[in-house]
Amino acid sequence: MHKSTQSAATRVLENDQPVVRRRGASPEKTALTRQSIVDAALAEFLEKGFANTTIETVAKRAGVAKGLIYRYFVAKEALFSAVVQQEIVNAHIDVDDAKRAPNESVEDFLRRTLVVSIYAIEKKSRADIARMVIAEGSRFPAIAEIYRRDVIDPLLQKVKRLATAARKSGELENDRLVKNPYLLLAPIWAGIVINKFLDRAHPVNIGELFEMQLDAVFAKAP
Amino acid sequence: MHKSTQSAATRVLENDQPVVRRRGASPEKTALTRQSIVDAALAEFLEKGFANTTIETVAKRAGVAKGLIYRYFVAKEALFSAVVQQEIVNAHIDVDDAKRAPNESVEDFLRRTLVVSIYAIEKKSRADIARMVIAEGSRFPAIAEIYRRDVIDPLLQKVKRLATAARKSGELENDRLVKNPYLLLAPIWAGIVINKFLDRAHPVNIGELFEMQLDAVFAKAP
Amino acid sequence: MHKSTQSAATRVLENDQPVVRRRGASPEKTALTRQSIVDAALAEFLEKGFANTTIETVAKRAGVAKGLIYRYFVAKEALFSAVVQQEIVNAHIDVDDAKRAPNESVEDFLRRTLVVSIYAIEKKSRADIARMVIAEGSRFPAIAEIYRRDVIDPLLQKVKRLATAARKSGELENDRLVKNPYLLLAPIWAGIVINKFLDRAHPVNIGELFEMQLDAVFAKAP
Amino acid sequence: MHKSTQSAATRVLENDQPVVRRRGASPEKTALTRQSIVDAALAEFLEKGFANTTIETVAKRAGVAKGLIYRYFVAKEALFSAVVQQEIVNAHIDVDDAKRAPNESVEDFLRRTLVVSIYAIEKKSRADIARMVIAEGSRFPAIAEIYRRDVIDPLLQKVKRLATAARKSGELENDRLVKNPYLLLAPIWAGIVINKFLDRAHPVNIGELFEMQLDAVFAKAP
DNA sequence: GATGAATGAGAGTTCATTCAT
DNA sequence: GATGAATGAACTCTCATTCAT
Repeated sequence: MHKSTQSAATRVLENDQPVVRRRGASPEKTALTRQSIVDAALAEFLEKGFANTTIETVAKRAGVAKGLIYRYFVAKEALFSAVVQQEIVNAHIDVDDAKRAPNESVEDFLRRTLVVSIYAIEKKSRADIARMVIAEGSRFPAIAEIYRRDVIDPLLQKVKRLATAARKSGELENDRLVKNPYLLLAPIWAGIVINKFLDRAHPVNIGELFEMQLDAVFAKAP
Repeated sequence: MHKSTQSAATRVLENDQPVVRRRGASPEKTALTRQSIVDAALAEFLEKGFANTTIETVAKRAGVAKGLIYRYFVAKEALFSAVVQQEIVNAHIDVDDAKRAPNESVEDFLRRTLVVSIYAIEKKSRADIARMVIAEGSRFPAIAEIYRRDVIDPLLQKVKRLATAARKSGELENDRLVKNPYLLLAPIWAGIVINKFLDRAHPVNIGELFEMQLDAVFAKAP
Repeated sequence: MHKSTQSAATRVLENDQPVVRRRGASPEKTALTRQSIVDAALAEFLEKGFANTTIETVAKRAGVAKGLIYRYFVAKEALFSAVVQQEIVNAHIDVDDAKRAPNESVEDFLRRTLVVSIYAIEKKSRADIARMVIAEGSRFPAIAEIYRRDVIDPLLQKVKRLATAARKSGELENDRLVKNPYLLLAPIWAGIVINKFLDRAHPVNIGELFEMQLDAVFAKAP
Repeated sequence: MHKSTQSAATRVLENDQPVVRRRGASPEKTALTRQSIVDAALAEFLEKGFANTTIETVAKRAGVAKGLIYRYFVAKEALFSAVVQQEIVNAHIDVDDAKRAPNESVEDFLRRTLVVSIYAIEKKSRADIARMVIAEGSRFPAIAEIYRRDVIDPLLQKVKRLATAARKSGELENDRLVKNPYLLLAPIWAGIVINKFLDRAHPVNIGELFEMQLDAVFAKAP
């Protein structure tokens, strides 16, 4: 029942200057207000899901009048989409083959980049966004689509490219990962689901699980 | 105006005996009515999710009056819980070590049982129930808990036992699976999430993915 | 500011039996409730027009909960349409040539029927309905259309037929009325407009005006 | 996103001088701005009626900020009244007995003046203003009153004066028109109502109808 | 004067739940 | 047990009006 911890009316800017919102125009203020709304909405949507979030609560949390939200977003759906789309950028998991060092093995490269990313995945946003997309995706196909396009597909492509390289260099002894890059990534989605929906009390360590997967997939002959 | 194709008043039981509901009490009729409601509710919840399902629609689909639902379930939440709990039993995936043949390897046993189960996982209910639990789980912790207790935990235990046996017999060269049975099961959850929420247009073949996982986890030295 | 003079909860039936509405089904009660709503809505719409009438006020006036109105009418528009359509039947002005006595002149027939009708036109509903159709017609084309089809057109046709007969019998000395039956009816619309919209303080006597029109149109050579 | 085709900032006056609105006060600019608002409001009110017109749309159409409208008009109602009152002057229908030629009959004079006016009545504003007054008059008694005072009454008086003259000269054979000048004018209101509200698809030719009325009222003995 | 972001009081509509029959 | 009319709280969305800039 704890409500609005920090209202937009006294938001703190990056320079730590508290800013009191007043009437009257000003581009910065507009941006600020919009951000207050999106922040508040993100928090509410994460806490309660789409259907159980009310515009009134979002407004209160943002320190803003109910009607104002409709100046920025035509409808609750639009607000939701905007929130998720804005956050999706934070969900990127980066493993660009181009950044691999000349003599570095694919496995080493993945350990150096992806594993690190994944250990950090539950530090706030990334997993939460995934959770939100998963929970509301079937009622917001557009959002699921964006998530797929901006997060999943790029990751799949990169894994595929790395797998191809590893196969060529002999690092991989079979084509499994080239054919189905999800093989490597499955523990990520599985982990998110387990931890966020199914067994919050006994969470899986996603990073650890992923390393095991890496071990198994890149299993060297002894 | 009547939408329901099959009203509770003339439901057909499994033994193909059409049953006409009559006035007056009777234990069988009560059970029958209850079942109509649960069936209808399950269908609605699967189609539209909890928030977007109305009691009125459920009643109509069950061929029953709105008020009657409240004789069986105190509230919409209770109906939802009851529905999911009842269905969770169908979500069982069975791989009991006891059924393994004397000389059968664990890997062979898993291929014979689990893989088959998993190929069938998307044939109706199982994956759908998982989807429902995932989608509404954070708002119905009790349900998530039941799912964990009745579906996930038993499966984890069985995999653990099998892994232990495989380790002992030398079939497995390391302790990974013993320590973290999710390693084997990750593709199942990942697959459900991908197929049901994130990329319905390009579904993963969960069975295939799972077989690859089995290959990787039980990788034999060449 | 005078509100709800007679609530539906204590409506008086034709047999003067006050009826208290209670929960629970019953066809008569349903019809009664529906009528309460329509009556209340008619009154409100007449008093304030469509846009300024609120569902809440209608409900209060009908002695009914706001939400109940939506069981009977999908939307405010539907309520309005239903109200007007129901009332339009009362707007009929009957002058059927078939009822003219064998030797009766058209003019005498009109004096005997139409003039009487018109003197009564402002006794409650007829003129009020016309006023409502006029005031809201441009935003509810469907209603204007119904009014035209059910009230105006039939009247025009009947006048035309009578005019034709009068022309044939020599009662009319020219084709004006045959060609344009509105010539006879103009004072009706004009009168309604004047009295209801433009000059409520000094109303025209529509019946008298109409008689003069009859005199002028059927002017006998002296 | 800008809808307005011609913003107030560059309005073209009647003398075809484009005028650029600048910062700072100036009587002409004020008048100009006011006019932009009134023009825009008139158009909007005509298109959508009072209730469905928003200040925001008017502002946009006038090329002016929403708040500025409140510098000129205290409230939406005031704007509406001002608009209609200003336009009412255009609704005048002129037939001044003083302009009648010495030997000209009243009927001829009316044909020469009023009939011409009336044929022009549907060319834009006049009928539209009447329509607006009719549609909103019951909610804006002040406006209806002004319309009566400035448009209807003068016209009635002039007709009465002409009728009296015609009676005196023997041109009229009875007192009908003297007693009730609406007799002559009825087709105008009737026509407007028919054409604007009731049967837009099959409009009456108001001028023609009026001429017939003139024929009937001034019917000469053959 | 001019701007348009911000306000906030409703309005229409939905729906879980109740209860007289 | 069974019915579905009735309730009323809650929700989304609109818009006249205000006011800091």
